[in-house]
Amino acid sequence: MPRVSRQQTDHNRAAIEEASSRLFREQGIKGVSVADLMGAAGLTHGGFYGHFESKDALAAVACRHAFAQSVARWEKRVAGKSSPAEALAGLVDGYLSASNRNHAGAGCPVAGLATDVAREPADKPIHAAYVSGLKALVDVMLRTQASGDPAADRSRTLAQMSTLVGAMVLARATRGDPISDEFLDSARAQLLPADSVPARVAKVRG
Amino acid sequence: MPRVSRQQTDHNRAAIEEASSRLFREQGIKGVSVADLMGAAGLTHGGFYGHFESKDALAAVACRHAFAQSVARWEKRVAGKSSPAEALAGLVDGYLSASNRNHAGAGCPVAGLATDVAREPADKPIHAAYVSGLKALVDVMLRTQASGDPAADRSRTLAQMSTLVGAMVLARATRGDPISDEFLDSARAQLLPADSVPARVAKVRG
DNA sequence: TGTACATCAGTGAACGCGCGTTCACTGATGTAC
DNA sequence: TGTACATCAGTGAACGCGCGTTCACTGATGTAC
Repeated sequence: MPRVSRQQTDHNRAAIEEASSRLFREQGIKGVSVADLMGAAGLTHGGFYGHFESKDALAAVACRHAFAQSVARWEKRVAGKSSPAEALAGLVDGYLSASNRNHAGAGCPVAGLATDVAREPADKPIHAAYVSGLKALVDVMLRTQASGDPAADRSRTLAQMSTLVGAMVLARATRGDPISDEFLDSARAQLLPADSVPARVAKVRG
Repeated sequence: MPRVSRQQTDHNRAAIEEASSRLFREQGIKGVSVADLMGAAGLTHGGFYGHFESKDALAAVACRHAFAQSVARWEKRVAGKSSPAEALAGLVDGYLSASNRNHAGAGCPVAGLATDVAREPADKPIHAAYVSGLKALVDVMLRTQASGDPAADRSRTLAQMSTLVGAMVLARATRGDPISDEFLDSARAQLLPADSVPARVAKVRG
């Protein structure tokens, strides 16, 4: 079976990145073993170090991977909206969904990886990947602000990002209790006070 | 050395709870071993199962312990304030401090344990401890609302709690980068828009 | 285009290590008289 | 109050297991002619 075509090699590497991007968000970096990751990619553990230098190195790659997906998703949600307010509504509705809460592996890496990143030693490569990905999402969200005052726009954006992430983190931690949905609904009401959309969209992911 | 007085036994058990309450928030449940916990309490690992049934059982106890401390701290911050707005300012300033960010082990368990709880299987005892502790903090915060409309007060409280927790989680994940302080400052500005206090208090803990 | 062979992606056994948990043992504590 | 002894909190070696990582090996791939 060994020695696989170059195309297959690239495909395998992509599968490892995809699987680890999902599993790290879902179970945490310490919650998944190298053998788990390789198994999820359809391979055995021994070949791992032919693709990556270490589990830590892969964690940074997987983090970048997850953020790239998220940035693309956010871009799509703000694109083509007729006003900044509508763009913000698009982001918020997409983010505060039951689906994003229930599928952390497919959901927002800001919420999914925050605690893991905070607990990793400062010199680990995942730190830079996380901060840079988060800043890219902040930049997208910044476009939904329209106060005219750049400093006020930025401050509002960071506070709104905090509300989104906090609501998601709390909704995930309290899943199964009625207060979980309440966090999502209340954050949405706070972020989109005057909007007319009647209920949360439950299918999209953050 | 073995067979220690009852008083010493109680003291040892309290030391294990205290150490694990701190270390679990700091490093996560999977990030600390039973031997680490016992060592931090000045004991060897073998005696652990004389005090607790399992590491999972201790996690629930440590979670309750951390929330009890936090509720007491929050009570103190809202007590004796002349208005709900001042009480809210007390909570927010106490929470969004660099000290709470830098010392997760002594800080807010809502932020410190959220991801761990979300990733634990639903039947683990820490879930009930977390949800019940969080609700106690929500109840304290509810007293800082004064719209007269109970439903609006509750919704606002949950959204504000989300903002606090999100800002703390993000500030911890981005520690070392200037954006970390920005999250704390922006959340504070959002939660206390009209206040006159010039700068964050940096000494108190959430 | 066909053949010969060097390359190297993936396999699976093995490495040392630390994990959660168990247990025989110890000896000071607490109690019964 | 003093003595004799049963109790049991803490110790440290040991359990099976899974971890991250290494490595000798395999055999299809890709290349040189």
